[in-house]
Amino acid sequence: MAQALELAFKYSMEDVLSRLALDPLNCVDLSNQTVKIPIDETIITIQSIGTLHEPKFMINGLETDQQYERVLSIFHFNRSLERIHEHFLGTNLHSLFLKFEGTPIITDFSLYGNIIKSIIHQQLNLSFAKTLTERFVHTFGRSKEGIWLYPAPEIIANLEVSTLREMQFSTRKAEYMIGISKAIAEDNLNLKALVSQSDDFILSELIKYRGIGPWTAESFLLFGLGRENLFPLADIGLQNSLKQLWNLDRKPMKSEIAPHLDSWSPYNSYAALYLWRNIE
DNA sequence: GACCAGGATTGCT
DNA sequence: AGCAATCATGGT
Repeated sequence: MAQALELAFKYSMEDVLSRLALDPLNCVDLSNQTVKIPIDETIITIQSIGTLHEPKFMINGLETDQQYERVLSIFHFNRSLERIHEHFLGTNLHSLFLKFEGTPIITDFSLYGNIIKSIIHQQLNLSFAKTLTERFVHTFGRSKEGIWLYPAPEIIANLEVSTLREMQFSTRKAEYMIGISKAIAEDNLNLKALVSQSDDFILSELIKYRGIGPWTAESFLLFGLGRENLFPLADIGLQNSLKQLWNLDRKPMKSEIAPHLDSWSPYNSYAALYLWRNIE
């Protein structure tokens, strides 16, 4: 079943695809402006056939209305960027919003995958983190129609620390990943059930688990759930991006960034996203 | 061969 | 409450 879609606001699918292509686990074809994504057990293909000013898409592989809603939700096809763009033109980030106009938040395809990926990325340079993530999914996940899916939490819950150590994960990180996978597998932690809760509730709930700190919890809200008002102050990438933007000779302290959050609110997630985009 | 990396935890004042 | 040490290893 093929479904056509047109948007009534500027939307840069070109930017989305190039950003998705940064992760080798994603299935992006830049020459055809196409991406394949997994929605549960179904593979959906989204092709861009429009422009920034007149975004149009062809969506193939849909089997149910729920899957269509998931696609809308993942790509935020149903959330206009107009008001957000207007908001930032009146801030000190206006140059970034002109440069990356139409860039939306894209949420991860799997909530569990989001948590695992964040833990792997903690405190590691991006290229090594990418290597580890790819190795993890290729070893424990499965491939379907050319797409790599994160493993079920049950699989990771039953691993030994030593198995992950051999794959160059640190002992601590292996403990974090196995521990959180166990909590999810045993249903002590239900990620999907968090969707209806407030940001603050979700933060406090996730931080209870060993291995999930503020940065990982905020990242879950931003890239797992697509929440709009997160700015992970601990993030080195954001600090470096602001250093460059503000022409500093050092990274800004958290206390120097914090005062700006009010002027970016309630869209701090977009401030973060566009700052990341500016150094990628 | 330092020092840093899309942090978090632990232990010490 | 707030700091320093610790973690593993690839990049630069």
